[in-house]
Amino acid sequence: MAKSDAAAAQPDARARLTDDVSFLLARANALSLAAGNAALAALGLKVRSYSVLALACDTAAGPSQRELAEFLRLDPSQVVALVDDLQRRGLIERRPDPADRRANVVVATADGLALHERALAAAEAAERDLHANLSAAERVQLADLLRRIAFP
Amino acid sequence: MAKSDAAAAQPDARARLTDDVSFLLARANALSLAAGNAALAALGLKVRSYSVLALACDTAAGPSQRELAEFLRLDPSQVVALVDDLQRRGLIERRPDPADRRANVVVATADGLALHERALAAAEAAERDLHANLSAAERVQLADLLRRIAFP
DNA sequence: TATTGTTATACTCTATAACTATA
DNA sequence: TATAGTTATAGAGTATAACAATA
Repeated sequence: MAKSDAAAAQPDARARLTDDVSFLLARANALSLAAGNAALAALGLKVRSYSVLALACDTAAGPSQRELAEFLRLDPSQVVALVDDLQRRGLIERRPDPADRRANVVVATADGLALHERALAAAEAAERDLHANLSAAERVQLADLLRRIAFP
Repeated sequence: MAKSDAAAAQPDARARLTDDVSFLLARANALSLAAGNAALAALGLKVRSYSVLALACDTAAGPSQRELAEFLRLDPSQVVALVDDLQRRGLIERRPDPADRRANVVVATADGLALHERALAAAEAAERDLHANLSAAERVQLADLLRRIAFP
């Protein structure tokens, strides 16, 4: 079964992988996640908790934990821990949903809103750095294309 | 999840997040990873091990483990386990690099090349599904934009 | 019966440090 | 001294099932 010839005859897998959207997605996300977590660390946040906080800042009647789980593609049981942590720090509150007593609605406190402002600035700075090789128009276009994959 | 009237009236964090390339990257990658792992499961592979196998199929003189780690953004210690598994299954081999006796060169066996063919087809089918909302030209463009983030 | 939030648990993945053999 | 591979281990992230309260 020795067959170095066939191996040499193969097209270049490295070149193929760098054309593979899934691979590029994974690598770009790894860089983005690392940069985001680093930028948010000074505020005691990670990309995950920042996302929950951002969504809790959405409206006065914030999202339910179920909605958070769906939007962030997390298991509901993971959302519990994230919300616990942010609530313990006084950044968000669980409020019983008057329309459905099973559900909690997650809303930001004043402290949460204030921290979100700073976190947003930090996250945007990290993102600017990550997208240094893209023009503003290209960033918009990238967001458009990604959105069609992320929300099919 | 539908936006309420209240959400439309105020600055909308949900809308802001869906314009955020980092968030879209994370969500698109989560979908891509899940679809890829599901498509490769029947072959006993995951996206990770598939990537290592693909790179080992690259050339007769394959990549070193260090190169695999850098390219896939993994710690060298994680590559050990991936290479161990593929080697145990007879899909790749470690060969001492004649130019540097510290280094191993990872090359695919005949079985590895054969499995890679099937895995490539499965991965491409999953990707076609994931990119159903994109034209061929848009897929190429997305790959270009992602490459400039993934390989700065 | 089905769903929301919760707990518990097991599993995978990730990050770090230390060790060896080579350079 | 520095680097390639390896080992060990702790921590983070993920997936699953089960339960109480409510729909």
